[in-house]
Amino acid sequence: MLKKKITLKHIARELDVSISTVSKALKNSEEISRDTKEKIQAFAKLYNYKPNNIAISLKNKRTKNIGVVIPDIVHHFFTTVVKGIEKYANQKGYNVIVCLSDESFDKEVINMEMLANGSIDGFIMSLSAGTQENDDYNHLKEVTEQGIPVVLFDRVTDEIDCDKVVIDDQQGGYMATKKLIDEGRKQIALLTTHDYFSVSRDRNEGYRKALLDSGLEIRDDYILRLPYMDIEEQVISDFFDRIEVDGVLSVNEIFGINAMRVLQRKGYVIPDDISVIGFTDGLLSKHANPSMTSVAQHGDKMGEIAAKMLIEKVESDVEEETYKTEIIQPTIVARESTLNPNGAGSGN
Amino acid sequence: MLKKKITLKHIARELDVSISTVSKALKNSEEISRDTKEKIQAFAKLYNYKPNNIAISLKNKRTKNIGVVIPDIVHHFFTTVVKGIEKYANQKGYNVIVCLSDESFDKEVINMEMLANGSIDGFIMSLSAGTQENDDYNHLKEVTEQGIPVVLFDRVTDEIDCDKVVIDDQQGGYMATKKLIDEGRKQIALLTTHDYFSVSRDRNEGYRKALLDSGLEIRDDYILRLPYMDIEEQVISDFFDRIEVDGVLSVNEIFGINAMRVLQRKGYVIPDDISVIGFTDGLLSKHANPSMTSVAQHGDKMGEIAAKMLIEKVESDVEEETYKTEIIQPTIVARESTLNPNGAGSGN
DNA sequence: CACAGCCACGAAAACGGTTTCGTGTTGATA
DNA sequence: TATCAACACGAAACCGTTTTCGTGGCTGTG
Repeated sequence: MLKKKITLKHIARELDVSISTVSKALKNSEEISRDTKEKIQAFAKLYNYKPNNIAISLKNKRTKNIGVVIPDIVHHFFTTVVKGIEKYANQKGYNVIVCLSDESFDKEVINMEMLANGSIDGFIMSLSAGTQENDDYNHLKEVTEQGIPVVLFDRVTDEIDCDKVVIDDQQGGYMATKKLIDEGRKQIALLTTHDYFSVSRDRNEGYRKALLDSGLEIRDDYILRLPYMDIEEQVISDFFDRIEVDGVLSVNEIFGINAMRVLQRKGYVIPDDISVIGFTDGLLSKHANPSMTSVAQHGDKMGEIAAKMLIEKVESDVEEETYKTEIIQPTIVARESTLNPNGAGSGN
Repeated sequence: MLKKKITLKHIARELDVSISTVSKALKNSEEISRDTKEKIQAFAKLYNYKPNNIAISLKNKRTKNIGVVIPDIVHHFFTTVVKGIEKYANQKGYNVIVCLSDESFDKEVINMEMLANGSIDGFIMSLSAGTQENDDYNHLKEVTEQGIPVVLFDRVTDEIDCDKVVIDDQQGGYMATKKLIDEGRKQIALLTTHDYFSVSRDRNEGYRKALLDSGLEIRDDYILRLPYMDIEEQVISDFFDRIEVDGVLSVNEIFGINAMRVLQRKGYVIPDDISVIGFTDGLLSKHANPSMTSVAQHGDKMGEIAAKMLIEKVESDVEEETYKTEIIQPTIVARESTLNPNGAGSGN
């Protein structure tokens, strides 16, 4: 019943040749005679011989595995990135080992240590919230010092010299805010997280810049900082009771969706009375009612680029110490939660 | 600058002992004297020695890797399962290699072949749409015949003898339909996919049974079969123009959300005029407006159980040919899209 | 006939560990 | 003092490949 995997040794024994001959024959080496090659190849095919990846990895010091460490997988943006990575990596014959840090510094460190001991050829990762709070990147330093290539995406840090791929979050914040202003909105609220998320910081900055450029006042009471998880709708509701606004920019999808619900309950009609734009164009934006205009992150593209950068580093034996940062331009997907001055389509 | 990984050989050379002694000393073997052990352990710690996973894998014929093959990762249900797998596997010291079949038979086969050549100790997988259409499971047979354990989840088949974990989809369909009936709904539509999805088949069956049990008629024109991807709202709209219903059961989240939108446009008030229940309780159900009552799949639990079953098989050396199927009971998460006869909380 | 050269193949080292078994040294015992 | 067990360690095989190098036999040449 059990058809155990066959090895070179088995073939060699069976055909009464040496292991080296079998190995060479299967690689169609010129060294081996036609007859012998045909015999061996036929036998190998018959018994469905496939070389053992582990043995090859040990020999070549190449695993053809990419380690991906992300904070969460139940998260639309990260899954699109993983999908992009997978797509490119698979094409190139690489497998993807996914580890979750659960936004925890400790788990990020443990996962990286596990993978760094020979399991992978390089890392693609996005920093956990814990790591960004701690501001401790020694685990990354250790890995890069060992010569293991690392590509950081989205949540990055200047502390580590490596390839990076980010979207221009400031530009995204700017574009979104500008769009609201162009619609005639003058009192624009910002729903954001705490500042240790580099992405929020940049999006906030874009918001400020756009207001400034348009001669609008930046009011601190128009800015609401929410915890990343476990949002309480009441807090949002209170916020909109305190201020009177006609536009909302949210640095993520969830805050935006929640804001729309709260506003609708208060009797606002979206987008007639108030416009809402969110970040991270995902399922929620697309299927909300009304569907939400949002800033697309192009996670799949990000993943593909990250994988491309990593595999290039892995496969180039030259020890270049030169790192680049790819910046992806965000785009705005216009939907029903904003006015459509140009009367364009739904963007769905 | 480059601190290359140190090996047993390096330590042995440096401390002028044999490799075997180093290996034993680091495992705290009784064979080695206190002095030597301390010396070696101190040296190893100083230079941060970590054994090479690949070498250990080759020796032990155990990789401590689990291969997960799923149709899609940009999909809430699958991500919750992956998260559950990760959680349990990590605890047990296993890594998770994720491969995507993209709903394609060919990619599923290729991915499994890649991983089966020594990269993993076992598979956890959910069949791609392509595989279910083809009804071809030879790639799975080959793997199990090699003695590699496989756990199938959610989208399973009777053709393969292996451990399985599914939710009781029929029961889910039954419960949901029953709930609609209990609310007083009498004309209940079913939004489903084509029959080659085993899950849809079972959910449909539960729907029928519930109607039958309550003495309601099963009407074919109340059933709408939609393609899995690229739903056209117009088709749904036409459907609701043809029939007059007061309840909707959808075998997934997307169809349900789309139905709610369409119904709202037509002037229906949910849940006053019509109730809607969907499957696969995810982000969309939770954040819809109104939020959608749905049948929870408990993907995380499913993942944990699958991982547990697999790791048990992997770590038990006995060659038992006994397989079990774990059936998870679905639960209904009541939200705003249905009437709440008992006046319970929102279930959010 | 002696020798160069090529052909076709095998031996062995290497990758980095684990593990079995053998052995030289020591101290205790008869 | 001869014997023996215990101790502490090393040699070597092994996991499944790849690859370098060596070599025996044949052919062709002078």
